[in-house]
Amino acid sequence: MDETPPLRESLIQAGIALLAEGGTAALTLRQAALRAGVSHAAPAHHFNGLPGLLTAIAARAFDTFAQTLQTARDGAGDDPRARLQGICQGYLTFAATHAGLFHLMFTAPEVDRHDPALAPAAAHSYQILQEACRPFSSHPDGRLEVAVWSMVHGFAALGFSTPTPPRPMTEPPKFADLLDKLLAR
Amino acid sequence: MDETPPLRESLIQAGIALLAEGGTAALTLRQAALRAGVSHAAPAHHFNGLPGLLTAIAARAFDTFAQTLQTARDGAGDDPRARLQGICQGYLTFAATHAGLFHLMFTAPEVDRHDPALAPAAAHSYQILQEACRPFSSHPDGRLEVAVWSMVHGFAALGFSTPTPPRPMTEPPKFADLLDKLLAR
DNA sequence: GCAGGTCCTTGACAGTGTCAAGTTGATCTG
DNA sequence: CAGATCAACTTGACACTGTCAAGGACCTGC
Repeated sequence: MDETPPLRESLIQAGIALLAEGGTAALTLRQAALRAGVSHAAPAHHFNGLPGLLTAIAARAFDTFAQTLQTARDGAGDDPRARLQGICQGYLTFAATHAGLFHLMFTAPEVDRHDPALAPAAAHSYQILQEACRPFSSHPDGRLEVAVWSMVHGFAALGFSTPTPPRPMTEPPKFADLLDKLLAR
Repeated sequence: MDETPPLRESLIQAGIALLAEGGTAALTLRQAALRAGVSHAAPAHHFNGLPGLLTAIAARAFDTFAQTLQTARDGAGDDPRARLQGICQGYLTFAATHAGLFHLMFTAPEVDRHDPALAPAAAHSYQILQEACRPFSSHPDGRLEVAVWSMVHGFAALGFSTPTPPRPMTEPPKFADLLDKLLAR
């Protein structure tokens, strides 16, 4: 049926490994091909150039991202607020643990965000957060979801959740306290 | 006194132009040198390689960013809430208008964020937002500032303020409404 | 006049993405 | 079963990138 070619899968895995080890700069087509044990031009037959590989990796990352969010949510119990807190914590943990993938998913300019494999995966991630926001939402235009999503994403992107702080403060506040301000009332 | 060499300035300007025209991929040392009318290796004498040029451009961008925030704040009148709204609007406008610079400033991995020219400029931008949050802050740990900063940054980074939406919704809410939720009570 | 140093050029190198052409091997066709 | 077809992959080349070493031009101070 939808059997993915083994080399395509190997290249994606090699790319993820390269990204985790050496960051964005280390993720090249030729290195991925070398790791997969094929010639330097082989990836062109499975991806549309380097942007294609990056897009495929980002799509894969969105899948595991969605799983991370779900796991964090389900492990947080039954209280709606705890579930939303869990999702946000999963969001921040993923961003800190997989910084390379996180950068690829959201901000790398080479990734085609309209790719038919990536867009649904990204939408699914959003849907998980959206559902968890519903018990607290008072307006129908989704402003609370956007507020929560923006805040947790900005918190992660600005590095407030990472241990190495390039920031003008000693100790950043906990995200949970920030979220409480949004959910109050 | 601190006269910057003219070529260094020309290279920065060339880099900014390249970034605005062709995005991150178009910003190369050799193209910047070509625009400045010098040989391809000349930039190495003014910047520590490509990361050095990118860092210098990011530092310059933070300066104009801070000016943008101040201008937006001062044009919003005397009401503290309007001033904070103005700053956030300036933040979003800058991100949408100078997408390349915005990406460089906050998320490009080549930029050295501990650079002695960049770090103060970035801290100054934060200080402007911090001051505007003070009238609303109830906790001393700066959690409101971080909440506002995270939310406006995430809102911009996720593209809610740009006209081309790769998002699973028809019309995103206004950021002003999101901010009201944070400032309420 | 001339040593020293800054600024820049020239030339080279390894590495990158991408394309064209050729090879191989399996699968389908008559 | 022989031959055509076609996708997967290799080989080789090209332009482009950042970086480095060596050298040249030009000014400054002595």
